[in-house]
Amino acid sequence: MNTIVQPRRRVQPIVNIDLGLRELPIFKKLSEEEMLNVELNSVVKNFSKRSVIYREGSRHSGLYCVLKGIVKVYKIGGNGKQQILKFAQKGDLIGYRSLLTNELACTSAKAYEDTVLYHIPQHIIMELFQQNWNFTHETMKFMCKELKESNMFITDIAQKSVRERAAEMLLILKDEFGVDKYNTLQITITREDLANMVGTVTESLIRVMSEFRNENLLELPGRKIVFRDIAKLKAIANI
Amino acid sequence: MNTIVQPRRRVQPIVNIDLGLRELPIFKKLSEEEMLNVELNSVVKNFSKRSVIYREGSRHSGLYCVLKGIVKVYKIGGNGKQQILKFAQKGDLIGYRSLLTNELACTSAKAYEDTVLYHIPQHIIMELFQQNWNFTHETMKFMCKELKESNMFITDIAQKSVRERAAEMLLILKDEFGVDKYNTLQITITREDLANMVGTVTESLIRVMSEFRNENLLELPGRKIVFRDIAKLKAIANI
DNA sequence: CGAACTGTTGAGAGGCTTCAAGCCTAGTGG
DNA sequence: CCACTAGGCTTGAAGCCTCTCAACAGTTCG
Repeated sequence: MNTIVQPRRRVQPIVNIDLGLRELPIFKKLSEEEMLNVELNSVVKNFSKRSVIYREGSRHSGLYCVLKGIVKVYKIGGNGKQQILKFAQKGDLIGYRSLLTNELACTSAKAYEDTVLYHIPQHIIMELFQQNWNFTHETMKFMCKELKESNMFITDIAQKSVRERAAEMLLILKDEFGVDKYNTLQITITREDLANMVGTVTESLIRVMSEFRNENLLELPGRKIVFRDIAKLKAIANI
Repeated sequence: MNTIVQPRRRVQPIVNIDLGLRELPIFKKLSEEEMLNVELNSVVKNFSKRSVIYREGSRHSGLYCVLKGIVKVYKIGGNGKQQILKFAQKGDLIGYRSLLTNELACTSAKAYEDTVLYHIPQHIIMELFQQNWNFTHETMKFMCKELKESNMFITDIAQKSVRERAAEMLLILKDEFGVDKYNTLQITITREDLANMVGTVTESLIRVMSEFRNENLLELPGRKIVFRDIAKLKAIANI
C-alpha cells in the first residue's frame, strides 16, 4: 500500500473552469484580463445546508456571488423572530452593502441547500468599480432591482392580508425558482420559513395554505408545493 | 417711464451660486469643471406644496436632487391606499432607480412643502458615473442606505405592533427633521400620512398617539408634535 | 362664512396571534 | 435496515389587536 499523498495542485484551475463564471450577468461585463485577475484573487467556498455564511453585525472582507445552491438572507427582529428578506440563488450578489459603506452587516445569511459561493476580496471589487463602468452599472442595476422589490414588499406587507401575501409569495417563489413539468415548486421550503417570508406566524400560514388546498389552488404532498390554479392565485394575490 | 426690458442673463448664474450645490455630499465629489458642466445642463424646478413631481409608471429624463423643502415618496397599494416610503429632504436623490435601469418609475413623489429640486438630465449623470468613481461611490452609498432602511422597515412592519412602529416612526422623523428648542418636531405631518408611514389606518394611529399623550410621552397642540419623554418612546419602539 | 378636509372617539366585527395538543416525516444512530 | 426522536406540520379554541363604519368636532382655505 502506497502511503505517499499525491499533490493536488491541478485541481484548483480545473474547478474554476467548471464554475461558469463568465456566464453570469455580472461577470459578462469584465474583460478577459479583469476576469483572470478576479479568478487569481478569489476563493470558491462551499457551505453545507444550514451552515451560517455571515451574521448580522459581522464585518465582510469582500463580496459573495452565488454559484450554486440557495442562500437565505434574513434579519432577526426584536423578539428573535426571523424576517426573510430574500432567497439568493445563482448569479445573485450578497454582502455588497457593507462592502460599499464599510459598515457592519445588517442581515444574516445561511445556506438553504448545499451552496457554492464565490468570494471576491474587497480591494479587487473596488478596483473593478473604478476601472469598469459596465461592471459597476450592472451592480447598480442589481441594487435597483432589490430596492424596487423592497418597496413593493413594504407596500404589500403594510396593506395586504396574510392570505393575499401568501398567494403572492408563492407566485414570487414560482417565478424565481420555477416549477417542474408537474408544476411542483423547485424549492423546498418549510412552513415556518414561508411564514417568515410572508411576515406572519407558522400557524396562520398553514391555515392559509390549507385553504388554498381545499380550494384546489394547490396540492401539498409532503413538503412539496404543486400549483393547480395559478390564475386564481394571482387574483387572490391582487397583482 | 422707460419701457425697455432689461436683459436678465446674469440672473441664472447668480441663482446657481445661491443654491449651495457644492455643499451637498453628492456634489462635493465633483471637480470644478464637472460641476460647471452639471450647472450648464441642469434646471432648478420649483414645486408648490402638494404638487405632483412624478407618478408611478412615468418615465424619467433625469435625476432629481432635493435642494429645499420636503418630498413625499410613496406607492399606491391595490386598494388605493398610499404607503409612504420616505420623506426626502435637502441633499437626497430621488428618481435615480429608473434612471439606472431604464424602467418606469415604481413610486410617486409629491412636494410636501414648497420645494426646490435640481434636475440633472440622464446623459449628464451617466457621463459622471463613468468618469468619476467618487461620485458613483457616493451615489451607491446613498442606495445602500436606502436598502438598509428598507430591510429594517420590512422587519419592523412584519413583526412589530402599531404602537411600537408608531413610536419608532416618530423617533425616525425626529432624527431626520430635528426638533426646536421646545422639542417640537420640525415637520408638520397629517395623522393620515403618519398612518401611511407606519402602515396602519388613520384611526389606529390616532388612538396610539392619544395613548402617548395620556402617558405624557408627547404633547399634541394642533398639528404639532412635541416630545416629552424620548427614553420611554425608545423603550416602546424597542430599539 | 361655508365647504372640504382633518382630527377624534366609540362600538362592533373579524383577522391574526397565542397557546395547546397531537400527528407526521425525515434524518440519525445503533 | 429499522427504530427512534427531534423537528416540522396541523388543527382547535380563545382572546386580543387592528380595522371598519359611523358620527361629530375642529381647522383651514377659498
